[in-house]
Amino acid sequence: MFALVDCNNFYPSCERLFRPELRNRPLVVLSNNDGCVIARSDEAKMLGIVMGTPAYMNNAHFKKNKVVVFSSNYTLYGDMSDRVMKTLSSFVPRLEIYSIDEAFLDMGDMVYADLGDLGLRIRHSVMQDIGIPVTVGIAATKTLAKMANRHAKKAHRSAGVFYAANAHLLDEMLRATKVEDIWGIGKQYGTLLRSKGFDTAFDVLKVPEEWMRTNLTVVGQRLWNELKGIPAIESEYEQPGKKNICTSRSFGKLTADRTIIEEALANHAAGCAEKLRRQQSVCSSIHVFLKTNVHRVEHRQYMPSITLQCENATNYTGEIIAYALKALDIIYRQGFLFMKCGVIVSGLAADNVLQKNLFDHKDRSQGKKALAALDKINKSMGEGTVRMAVQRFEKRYALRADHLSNRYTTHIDEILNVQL
DNA sequence: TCTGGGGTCCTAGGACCC
DNA sequence: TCTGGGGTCCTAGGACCC
Repeated sequence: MFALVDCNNFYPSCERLFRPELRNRPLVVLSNNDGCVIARSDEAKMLGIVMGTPAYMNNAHFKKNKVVVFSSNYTLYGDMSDRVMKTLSSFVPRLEIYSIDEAFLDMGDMVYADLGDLGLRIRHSVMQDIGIPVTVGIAATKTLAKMANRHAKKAHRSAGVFYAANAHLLDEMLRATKVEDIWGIGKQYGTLLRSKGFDTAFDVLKVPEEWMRTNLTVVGQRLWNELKGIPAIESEYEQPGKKNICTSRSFGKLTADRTIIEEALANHAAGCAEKLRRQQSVCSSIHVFLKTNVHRVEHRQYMPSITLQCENATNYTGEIIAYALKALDIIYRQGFLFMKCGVIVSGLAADNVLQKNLFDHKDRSQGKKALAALDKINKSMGEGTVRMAVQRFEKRYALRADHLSNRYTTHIDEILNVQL
């Protein structure tokens, strides 16, 4: 048995925790650069505000309905997430953190008199400890637990828990779930299944296993087994190291200025290097990409990218920046308005088994100490306090974040003030 | 004016090997 | 009419997720 615990409207719930007066107001959180709507409170959903729509298209709507708008505050959400996960981990020996606001609890063979009751206790504990509302779905496999969670939100909202405890309840859930709402079925596969006349999860059970394998690859075959109640998806209980690390951002506005792109790429490269060091990895290749704005159909488009192999696997800021700038040298062209650029590092390996190039005799021990010091300062004094020269200090491609809340729980000068 | 960012897994096909 | 057979590794691209 698995339980999937999912925080309700997580980002808005985090914001409300420190602004309780916003409890019944429609509230949205925007993506980086205040670009799109990426999270909505129930009230905002009821106003018909669509997920992923550009903020500027919604401005009139926001104004008319007094929607409260927030820029995303990942420092705050990340810290609240850690707290929620800590409470959840007290319920089971094995917890799989699936995303910032979701976790699978492996119930293994544990026997509870009533798992539904356990779900209610989980909900109550998280609300009491952290103040974030959660929904719990419980079923035989992870795919079914996901579905149970969704079903709880749709059909058993006030309880906030759905436990597929018997054939009858399982049936109710499968029939109520549309194919494209199954975990692992996206737009393409959803359309394919519907074209064959399969509309709900219940119908998918009637599809031959071979057909699923042929048309939806082994992923579809596993999903089909999971729907039948046969666990087919592995769990990761230790936080696995990332296999690729990406840092990318849109520029505040479109730019053709090469020096601005250099500066941004240097910062993204430094970001990748720091994430590498944090998980004690080195990378063996570096991919750099540039993008123009596809929405500007009247502009000439150019989306180059290139992958460079490292001479030696590395996590050194200076080296990774150098590769990124070399890559830019190769792919940059004048006369295009770029919207976004990024750096992806791949071929990750643990930095203690560093595979040394035969001809690499450079002593890196000094650099290592310097970077450790840099990480320490940046961690305690804020991101970007110490940086390499090319990263520059005055941000010329600064992101917009006009509605940012405080980092209430992680920065002492931003804590909540209470007037008595 | 303004359209996010960061991941995973799978498959097909090419390079290369014996 | 005829061009071996069987592998591995790597990469690009497509599907999906939050």
